[in-house]
Amino acid sequence: MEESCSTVETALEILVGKWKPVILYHLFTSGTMRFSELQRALPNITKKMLTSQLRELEYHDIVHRKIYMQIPPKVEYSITEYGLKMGPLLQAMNDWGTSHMQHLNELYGDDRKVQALEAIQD
Amino acid sequence: MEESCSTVETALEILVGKWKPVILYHLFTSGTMRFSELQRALPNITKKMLTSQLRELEYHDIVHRKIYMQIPPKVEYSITEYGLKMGPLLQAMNDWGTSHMQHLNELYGDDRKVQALEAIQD
DNA sequence: AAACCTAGTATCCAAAAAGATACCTTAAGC
DNA sequence: GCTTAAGGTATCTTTTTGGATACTAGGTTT
Repeated sequence: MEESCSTVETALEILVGKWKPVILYHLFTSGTMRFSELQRALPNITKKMLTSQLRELEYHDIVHRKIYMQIPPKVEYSITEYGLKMGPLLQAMNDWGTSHMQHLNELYGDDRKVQALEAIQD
Repeated sequence: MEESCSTVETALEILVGKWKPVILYHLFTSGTMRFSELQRALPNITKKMLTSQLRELEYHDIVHRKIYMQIPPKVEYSITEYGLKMGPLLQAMNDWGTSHMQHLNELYGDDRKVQALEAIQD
């Protein structure tokens, strides 16, 4: 009974961290990406953050890490077969998020958008 | 395009905070609850936390706050009509979370369960 | 008149998450 | 023999989150 919230928390656990949704987004849409490609795709992330987030996703078997033994190093990241199964959930969250932003706009006006745009100008 | 992750983040935003999933769980299953009932249901939460989490949910129009002007004060919390619409999403997250815990157990054994049980003994 | 009730605020402090910066490896290119 | 390359790690500082504690209001009970 009480479990119905702890399992929601399990789902959240793997999405939590400022960068995981973006990382997943890129891997889902681009397929396979090198570490440096991800870094370029997420201009403001530090290596430390990117590494730790990828390791957590790897632990959860969402992301696969393929190391090429060569120098300079080459490492490729991709969504695992198991990870692909969470696509629908991400889609559902995305859909809900989209309509919720709409709802907030109806409630409070479009000021939030303005704020978001301002935040981008840095 | 890049929005597909920021809207996932929007969905996360309202779930983030150690207590929001449990609060929602109780309000979804119990219907209407007073502040003090919620406090009893969540034995380890502080008033400050409970208040702030409820205010955030109220801001997002997920939770309704009904004040009775009487002394001692009485305030009832419930899920809004709009909030009910996120039931399916919560259910989807719950389902995914459940099967993911199963998956983790298959990968790493049931040690996590043991740890969780140990954590309860305090 | 003191104590209790509910639903909070206010203030301060600890812990966790995130960020900045510097450093490491080893082979190839100049 | 110095620099560059990629994919990191180590260390330190800042920011964000969460928690502990004390306090408030004003009518009711003892």
